[in-house]
Amino acid sequence: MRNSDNDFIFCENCFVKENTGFKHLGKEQIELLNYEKACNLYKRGDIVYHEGHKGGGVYCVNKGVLKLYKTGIDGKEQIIRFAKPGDLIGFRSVLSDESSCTTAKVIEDAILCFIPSKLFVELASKNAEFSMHLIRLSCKELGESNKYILDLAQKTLRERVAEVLLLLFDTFGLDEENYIQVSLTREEVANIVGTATESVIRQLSDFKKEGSIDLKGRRIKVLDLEKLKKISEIF
Amino acid sequence: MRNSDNDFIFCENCFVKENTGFKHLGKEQIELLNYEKACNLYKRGDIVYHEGHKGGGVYCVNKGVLKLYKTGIDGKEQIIRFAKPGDLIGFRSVLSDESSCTTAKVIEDAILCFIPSKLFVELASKNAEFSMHLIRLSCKELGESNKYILDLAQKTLRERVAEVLLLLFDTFGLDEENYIQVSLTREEVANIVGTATESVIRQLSDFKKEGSIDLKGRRIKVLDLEKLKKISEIF
DNA sequence: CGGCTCCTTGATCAAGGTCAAGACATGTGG
DNA sequence: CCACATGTCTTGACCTTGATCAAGGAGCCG
Repeated sequence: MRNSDNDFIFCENCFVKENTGFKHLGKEQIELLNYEKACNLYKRGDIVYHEGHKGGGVYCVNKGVLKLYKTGIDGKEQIIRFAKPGDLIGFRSVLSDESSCTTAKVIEDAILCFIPSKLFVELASKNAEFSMHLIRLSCKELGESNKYILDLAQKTLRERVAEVLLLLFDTFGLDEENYIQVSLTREEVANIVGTATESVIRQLSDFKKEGSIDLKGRRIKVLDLEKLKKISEIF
Repeated sequence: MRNSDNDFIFCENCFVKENTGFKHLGKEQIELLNYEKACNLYKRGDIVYHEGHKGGGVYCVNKGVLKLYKTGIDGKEQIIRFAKPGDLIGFRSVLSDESSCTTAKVIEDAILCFIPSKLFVELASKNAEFSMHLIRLSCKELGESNKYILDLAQKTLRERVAEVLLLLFDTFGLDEENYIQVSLTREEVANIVGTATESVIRQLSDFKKEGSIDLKGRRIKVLDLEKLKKISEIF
């Protein structure tokens, strides 16, 4: 897992910088960040941090995909969100000084840069633009989480599955064959929707019968985006 | 509704200041706030702001209780959280520069101080302690919303009702007769739990039969806190 | 060729949503 | 003070959604 030297990334030239709040840092702060951070390679299945632990820092995703989930009854996961290049993970617990509310697990091999809490908080409190960026980030996530509370409380399974397909489409985009560019097990899809694996399978095959999507193993092709939108956007 | 002059509150002496991030403001900033803010009296049933609108500002609750909810299918409300004296509402949309994700409605007559967006953002970006307080606040709320996603996805009705009773207990405390100090309709309780009114009623009367709570109109008395905790804390 | 893991389908069942009706409390105007 | 209307609460009956259990199929790897 540890592979720092090979995968070292220079913040100065890092291509994800523009998407992250780090673009607001000054030259000196970038140098400090570059010096103190640690870049590592993670393989599919690796756990970056565990729910309930104090993280000690924040990770910037340079490459790969992760799922952030909470663990519930009988160890059943509830996926809260995904992280991909340019995303920051672990900042919630660092900034609120609580223990982590999710577990972060690698879905596609990833390179993550670790930034110690102390440095991160220091950067935030000394750079107003950076801290405002972080505020916007957490407020945005809060809005999304609140939306999902409504969905879970009021939408049917069918509506939520359609919505999750749109979420995956928006988050990961399409490959050259128009399949959604992410490989999730049916169980993982169920853990986003908040339902049983079998129920997701049934709903997906319904959508396939109806001509809204096509299925090829784990790959999902969206055939009728508008129809899915209509199904999911009931209010 | 407008009653500014009667209810004017001086930020300098405001008793809720210690609970809010405003304690981090300097003398000059407090004066500015005092000068620009507008205090108003709101009656039960008044809507302070609507979901989907750009707020134009933030409200500081000096007195009273509000519910913040999203509107779903057939106008059914999903209550996201409550606000009471010392709480700030509307900051999420102001800070993320999005439209409001909830509607704020007064449950108990309230006095609210309105702070225009421009001033609020300025205070946040010029005062590191204040902005760090806001970051902590939104990150904390994010943690709570994420927890509720898991609950809605995995817990049974019974478990969620018990949990909501504990939430109400924690938020509003007890009156001299040990009843939870808030008056909610059964429908409102259902809109926190995320279920039908009838289901909440049935579950409450089950809890009463089991000796966990007592009911007197809308008032709820907690008889066996530990039992409720055990029911709700299944993981 | 086993032995995995994951996917799929069918059958069954219970949790909880929906509908309907009546009880109760409160407020209003005559 | 009564008659009536309105809103909330409660209970019963019914039915749908989706969870659970069980079994077999498909794909992959050593």
